[in-house]
Amino acid sequence: MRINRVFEALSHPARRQILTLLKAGPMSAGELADHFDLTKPTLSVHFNKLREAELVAVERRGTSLIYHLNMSILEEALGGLLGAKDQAP
Amino acid sequence: MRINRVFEALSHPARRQILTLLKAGPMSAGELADHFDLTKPTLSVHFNKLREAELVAVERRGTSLIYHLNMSILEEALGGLLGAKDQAP
DNA sequence: CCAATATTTAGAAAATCATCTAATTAGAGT
DNA sequence: ACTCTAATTAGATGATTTTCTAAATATTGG
Repeated sequence: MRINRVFEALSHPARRQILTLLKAGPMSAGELADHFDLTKPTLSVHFNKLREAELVAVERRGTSLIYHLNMSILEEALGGLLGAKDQAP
Repeated sequence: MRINRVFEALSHPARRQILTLLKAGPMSAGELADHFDLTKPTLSVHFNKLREAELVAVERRGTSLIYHLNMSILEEALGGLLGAKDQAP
C-alpha cells in the first residue's frame, strides 16, 4: 500500500464523497458523476487517483465502468495513522 | 471542525510525520525540525497548516514554541470517514 | 538597552493540481 | 459496418502548493 497516494487521494472533497457514495454499494462512473457539479472528464481524473491509491477497484459491465469501494485500504491507511502510539492494539 | 482543512493537512508526508512524532509527547518547533531535511521556514509553514486544521495546538515556553498533538480532531476526521456506512457506532 | 536564540513572516520560483473543451476509445445493438 | 451511449485520454490554462533565502519578531539574559 502506497500510503502517500492514499492520503493524497483523500485530500480532495470530491474524492472523499465518491468513497462515501460507494459505501452504499458499487456504482457506475456516470451515476457517480450525476452527484457532482463537475464535468465527466474531471470526475474521470478523480476516479483515476482513487484507483491508483487502490481505494477503489473498477469492473466493466457492458459499456459502463462500475466502481467498487476497497474498504480495507481505507482502514489500513487511516487506522495506521490513528493507532500505534507505541504498539498496535 | 473544518474537515477539508484536516484532510488537506494530512496530505503531506512531512505533516503526517510531525503528528506521529507528537504522539510521543509535546515537542518544540526546533526539535521537530531536527527530524527533517527541510529548512525551518518550510517546517514552520507545515506547522501552520496543522494548526489551522487544529490537529496541533501551540504553547510558548520562553523563546520556544511547543507543539501538542490534538488527537481528538484526528479521531473525528478519520473516524468520520471510516465509520458511518449507514449509522454511527 | 543590546545581543543571542528560537521561530516566524515575506517574497519569489518551480512543481503540481484541478478543471475545462475537444477528440478518442470501447462495447452493444441494429 | 454504422450509430449510439459510456467513459476516457489529450492538451491547455489558471490556481494552489512546496520550497527556498532573506528579513522580521519575540523572549530571555547580561
